[in-house]
Amino acid sequence: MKSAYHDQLSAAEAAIRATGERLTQPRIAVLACLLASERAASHLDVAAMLADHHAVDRVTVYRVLEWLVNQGISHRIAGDDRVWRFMTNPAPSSAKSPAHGHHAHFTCEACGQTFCLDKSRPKVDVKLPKGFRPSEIDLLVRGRCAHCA
Amino acid sequence: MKSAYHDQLSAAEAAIRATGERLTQPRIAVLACLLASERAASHLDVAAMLADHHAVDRVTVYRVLEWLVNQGISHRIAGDDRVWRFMTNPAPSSAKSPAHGHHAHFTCEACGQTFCLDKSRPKVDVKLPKGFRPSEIDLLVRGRCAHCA
DNA sequence: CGATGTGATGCGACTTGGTTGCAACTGCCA
DNA sequence: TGGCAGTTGCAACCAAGTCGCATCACATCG
Repeated sequence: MKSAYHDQLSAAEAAIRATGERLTQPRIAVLACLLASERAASHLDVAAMLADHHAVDRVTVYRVLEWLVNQGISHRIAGDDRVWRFMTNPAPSSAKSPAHGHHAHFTCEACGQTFCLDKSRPKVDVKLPKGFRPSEIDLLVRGRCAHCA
Repeated sequence: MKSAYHDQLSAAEAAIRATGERLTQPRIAVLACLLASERAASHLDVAAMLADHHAVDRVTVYRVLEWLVNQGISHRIAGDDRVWRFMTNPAPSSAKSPAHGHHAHFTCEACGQTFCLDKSRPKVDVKLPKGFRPSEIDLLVRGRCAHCA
């Protein structure tokens, strides 16, 4: 059975190569997992997916995930269960808002899954107190997903 | 030295009494801490503040904090350091928006403190995928606070 | 005002997501 | 192909948060 994971291997490799950093097996495998996942994946999700294909140490998964965030390839989301979830950034290609970047996510209270809402660019209008300077805005919508409604 | 904590003791007592639930020392003490705090307080912040006045067990702090959230007196915020922070709700008085309640917070990347932005009711406009039903919206702004700017 | 029962507290042990230190290994460049 | 910096894997560790249970204290009732 050909999985979404395998379909993403070459894309993952290309993205990592584009960073100019080292191209290693764990990095390719972890990134392919993220790319293959519809929703935000916890380190555990990644480790589980990887177990079937290319076993990677728990710690390495953490480190690679952090590395991907630092490279701007993916971002982390703080969920309600105090578990980090990770997701690849949609369009790392061209001049995106460097500061004021904002992500929007939806967490289902029933199944716990987290989805990305970045497609329909949400509008946010906040007024900050004097002297406060924003760099990033995160939006988290809680509720019920289509499947659990 | 008369602290903000002492000033809030009676307010805390009143709020707890209003719930109809049991009025206990730890509940009063923890809530007074929250009321006295400008910013969102972690369980550790609370425990530290309490150590000077009325020592309360670590576990009890957790439980009281959770109880306060369930009572609608305070709410919890997921920070970037995967530590819950707590803050009393501004106006528990009258008909609050039951669904679609939303909180807005500001986290300073330098000092790590979290402030509440609910005063200047932020406007949020998100479009959810078909079938998704929202119940709550959380807004988290990251950046630098006036003090660390 | 003192007895009583429910439910909160305190304490210890435990779980778990995540981190650190270090030795072994591997991708890259010469 | 050799060398080395950077990465991996392993084991031990840390801290936030939870669980079970015996004890205590708040409110009610006699």
